[in-house]
Amino acid sequence: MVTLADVARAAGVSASTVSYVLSGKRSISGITRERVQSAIDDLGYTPHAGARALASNRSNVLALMVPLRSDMFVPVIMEIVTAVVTAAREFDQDVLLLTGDEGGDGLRRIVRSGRADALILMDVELDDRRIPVLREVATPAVLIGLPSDSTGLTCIDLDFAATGAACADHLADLGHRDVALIGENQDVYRRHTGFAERTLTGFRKRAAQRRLRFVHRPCEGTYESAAGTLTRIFGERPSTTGFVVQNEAAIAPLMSLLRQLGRSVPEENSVLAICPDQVAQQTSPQLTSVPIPAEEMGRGAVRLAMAQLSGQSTVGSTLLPPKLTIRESTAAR
Amino acid sequence: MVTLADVARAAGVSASTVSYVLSGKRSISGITRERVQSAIDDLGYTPHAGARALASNRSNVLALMVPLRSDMFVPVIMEIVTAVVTAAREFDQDVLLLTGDEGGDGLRRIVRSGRADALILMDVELDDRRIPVLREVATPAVLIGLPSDSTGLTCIDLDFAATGAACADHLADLGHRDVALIGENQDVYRRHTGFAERTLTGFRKRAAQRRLRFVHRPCEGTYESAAGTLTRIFGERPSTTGFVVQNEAAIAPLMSLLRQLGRSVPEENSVLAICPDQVAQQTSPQLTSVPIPAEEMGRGAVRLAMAQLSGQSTVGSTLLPPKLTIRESTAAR
DNA sequence: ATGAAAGCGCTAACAC
DNA sequence: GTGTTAGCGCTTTCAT
Repeated sequence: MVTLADVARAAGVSASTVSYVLSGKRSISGITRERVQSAIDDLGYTPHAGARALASNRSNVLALMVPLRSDMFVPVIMEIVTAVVTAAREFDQDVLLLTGDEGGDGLRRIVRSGRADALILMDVELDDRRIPVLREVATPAVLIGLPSDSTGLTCIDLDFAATGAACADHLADLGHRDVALIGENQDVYRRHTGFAERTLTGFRKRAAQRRLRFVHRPCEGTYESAAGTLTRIFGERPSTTGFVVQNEAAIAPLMSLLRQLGRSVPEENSVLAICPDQVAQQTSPQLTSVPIPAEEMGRGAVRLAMAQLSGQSTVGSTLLPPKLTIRESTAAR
Repeated sequence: MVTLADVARAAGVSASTVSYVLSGKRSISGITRERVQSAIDDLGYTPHAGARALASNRSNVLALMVPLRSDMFVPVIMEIVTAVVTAAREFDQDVLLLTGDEGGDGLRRIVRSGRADALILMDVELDDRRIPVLREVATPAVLIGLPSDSTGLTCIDLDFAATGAACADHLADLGHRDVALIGENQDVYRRHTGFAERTLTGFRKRAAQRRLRFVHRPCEGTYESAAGTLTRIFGERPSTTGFVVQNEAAIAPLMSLLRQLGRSVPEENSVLAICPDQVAQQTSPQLTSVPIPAEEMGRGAVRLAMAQLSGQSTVGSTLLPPKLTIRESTAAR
C-alpha cells in the first residue's frame, strides 16, 4: 500500500507538505507542488480514508437513508438517490446507504461511529420517529419531505400546496367548473405522509378562490378501485370535467376507463397528473403534469448538508416551486 | 465523544480487554465481560469506524456500484440494492453506494483508500470495462450478471438459459407448436448485456428439442412497437399461439393488443413473461411468469463477498435456477 | 485471563 | 514556504 510517507520520500519533502498539497490549506511553492503531484501520480497514491477520518475527525461521507417500503414511486426514489450520489461526489463525498428499517438506532450508530458527517433522510413522515434522534445527536441533517414539526430542522421538498393550487388554477383557467382530485390510497393519508394532505389543502383553497366545485377521492392503484372511484364521482357530480391525479398507479386504469366511458381526453375531460415526466409522456394522450423534482431535491439536500458542514445555518424548509408542463390531456371547454 | 479508553477506565480494565470483549478474539472471564459491557451500555459507546479501519486494515464496508442508466427494470434494481444492504447489515457491514458512471476509476479509488473491503457490481455487461480494474486491484468482488470472460471472477445471476428452456418446455407441455419470443429492444442486444442472448439461446435450443417452431423479435417498450411486432409475427406465422415476453414495458401494450385483435388469453393464446411477480400479478389476466430473483441475487452477492473476505475462494458463476409460476395467462390448446 | 505499548496513516499545531 | 511532531482511537503483538 502506498502511504503519504512514501510520497513524501519520493518527492523529497516532509509528510506535512504532502498533506498540505492535498488539502490546499497552506501555500506551497509551484515547484514543490509539482514534485509532490508527480510523486502522487507515479506511485498511484490515494489517501487512506480511515486514517484521514481519524486525524481530521471528518469522514467525508454522507449517510442516505432510503425507505424500504414507501409511498413514493420507486423510479422517483432511484432518481433522488442517483442525484444525491452524483452531487455528493462533486463535493468529494461518498454516500453510505442505510435502509429505513434501521431507524433511529441506525442513525445513532452511524453518527457515533463517525462513519458519516451528515445525514440525509428520505420519505419523512409527519410524525417521524427518527426526528427525536436527529435532535439528540445534533449532527448536520437534511430531511427530504416535511414533518409536522420542523423546528430547528432543515427540510427540502416540492411545494405540494403550491402544486395543488397550480392544478386548480390551470383547470379554472381552462374554464372547468367541476373538478375532482383523485388521490393516493387511504393508507397514505392515514400514515400522514404529509404531501398528500398538503396537495389537498392547496388545491381546496385555490379551488374555493376560483369558485370551482370539487370533490376529493382517495384511490387504490388497481383497475377496480379506479373504476369504483370514477363511477362514484360521475354519480355524485355528472358535470365533473376536470381531474387531478396524484397516484401513478391509478393513471393508466383511469385513462383507459375514461376512454371506455366514451369521455374523450382532452375534448370532454381534462386530466392533470402529479407524476414523473416519463409517466406523463408514455401515456396516450400525453399528460399535462407536475413532476416531483427528484433531481433538484437530491442535489439540494446535498448542498444543504454541505452548507451545514461548513458551519452555515440552513434551518428551515426549502419548498421547490412546482413546474406545470402542459401537454395533450388538458384543454379549454 | 466516548472512546474505548473511556470505557476501559469506567470498567476498571485495560484498553485491550475492552477491544477483546468487542471482538471476541480471546477469552474473557464472565465477570469482566459484564463490567465492560455495562460500561459500554452506560456510556453509549460505539467504536470509531475510522480508527478501527486504520488499526485493523478492514473497513467493514462493501461498495455497491449501481447502474445509472440500465437495461434492468428500476424496481428490480431497488430490490437488489435493498437486499444487499439488508444482508450486509447481518454481517455487520455497511454499504457504500457508487454510481456506474464512476467506472473503473471509482473502483480503484475506493479500494486504494481502504474505504471498502469488497466490491459488488450490478448490471455487468458482456465486455465490461470495469473488469480489467477488478483483476488489477485483486480485491474481493462479486458481479451481479455474467460477463463473456468470467475467468477468475465471482458472478451471480439468474440462469437465463435455463429460464428460456423452462419457458419453451412450459409452452410445449401445453401443446403449443408455434411460439414467439418477444425480447428487449435492439439496443439491449447491441449493448451485449448477456441476459437477453442467454435467454434466446436457451429458448432456441429447447424449442428445437421439443420440435417447436419459433420466431424471435426484439421490441421497444412502446405501444407502436408492440403493435408492429405483433402484426409481423401474425403475418409471418398466423399459427403462432404461444408467447414469451422478456420486456416489462412491452407487456401491457401486448396484452391490450391481443385483446383488441380478439385473441383471448389464455383461451386462444398463451402468454408467459419474464418479469417481477408484482407486474405479473397486476396484469389482467395474471401472467404465468419467471421473476428475476432480485432478493436472492443481492443476498447471494453479499454472501459471496463475505466468503472471499474470510479467505475462501468463490471463483465461478452461481446461476440461480428459474422458478416458473403458473397463473392465468397460459393454458393447454 | 489480563495489561502495556507499539504502531496503523494522516492532520494540524508549533516551530523556523 | 517548509519541517517536526504529537496525537486521533483502535488492534494486536508481546509479556506476564
